Amino acid sequence: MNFSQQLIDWYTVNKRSLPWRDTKNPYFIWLSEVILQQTRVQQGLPYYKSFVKKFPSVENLAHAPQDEVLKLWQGLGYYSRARNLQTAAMQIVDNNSKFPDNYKDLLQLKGVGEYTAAAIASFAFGESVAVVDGNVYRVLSRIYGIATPINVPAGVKEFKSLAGKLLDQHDPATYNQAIMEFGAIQCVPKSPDCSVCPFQSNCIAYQEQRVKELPVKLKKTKVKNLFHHYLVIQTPSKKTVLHQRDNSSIWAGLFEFPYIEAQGALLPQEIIEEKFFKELVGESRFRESVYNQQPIIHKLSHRKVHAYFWIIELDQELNDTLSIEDARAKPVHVLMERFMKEFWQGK
DNA sequence: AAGGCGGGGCA
DNA sequence: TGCCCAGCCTT
Repeated sequence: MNFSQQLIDWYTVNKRSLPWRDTKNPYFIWLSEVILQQTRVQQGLPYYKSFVKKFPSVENLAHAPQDEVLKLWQGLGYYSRARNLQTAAMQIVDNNSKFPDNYKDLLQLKGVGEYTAAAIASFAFGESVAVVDGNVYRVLSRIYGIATPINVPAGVKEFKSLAGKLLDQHDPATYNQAIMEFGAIQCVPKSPDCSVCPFQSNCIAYQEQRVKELPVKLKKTKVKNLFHHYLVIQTPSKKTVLHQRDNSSIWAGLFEFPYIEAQGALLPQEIIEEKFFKELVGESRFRESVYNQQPIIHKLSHRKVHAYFWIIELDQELNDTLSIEDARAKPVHVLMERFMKEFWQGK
């Protein structure tokens, strides 16, 4: 028995009963697909029901006030989906209320991309076009042991091609439902229970114990911006203060000036009102000035640190200070070294 | 090609 | 608490 038939057999036994599976009405199917973009069935189900109830036809949706649509969408997230949904409803109504009945025409609807067009075309009109969503990437990459990243053009092409070949030409609707349902409830992203999987013996990932590694997704290392406002303490005897970083994050165990972490640039007023600043300076009177109006940008693989240096001249000594010479002897990170070298040159 | 868009589930 | 999820539109 081939893969597609096996999948359909599994689906027949294991499928959930969902309202949009009991209809061929393209409007309802479209509604469900848009609601389920980036959304779990469990979360989307009540929204589907309320939309069907409030807007039983595409005309109802097209003619509703936008606020009403958004209100119904409230809490579901990705709100442009709701606006696009209504825009598309208007597109359809403008076209004599003729619902697009094929993949190509469906793609013209606002908010309908390749996945959604394939889903509607196959479910409502029986068109032979394979859906490729996150479930499909996951299932195919594991069963076929494909390690091509799913989020690069070559990977997209490869998976689409395979999905097209596997599509059951006689019943594309059921096949498409089946592979996505399989991904949603059996071949789940994390810790799938392979002990009850019907594809154990022909799943390459399972056989080679690579289930955890697949699908491969290129991490676009999202760089996080950090804003560090370093407090460069200067006592009358030219002592300063360093703190040692803890061992759990970047620059573990290295020394640096104490700093305030913020969401961006800060005004002097904001600095001196910080609890951390007050605790550090204690009863001293001080004069503060910013050393660099433009932050020093320090890039790490996953962090972009915007470093501001505030020179705090105190009129009395503090505890736990150290001389510049001792400070220069401490292990510091590159950013700190750059600053210290420039700030204390010749001292 | 890359960034932005939101919630919930889960380790 | 922070990471992960993976469709579509915009730039």
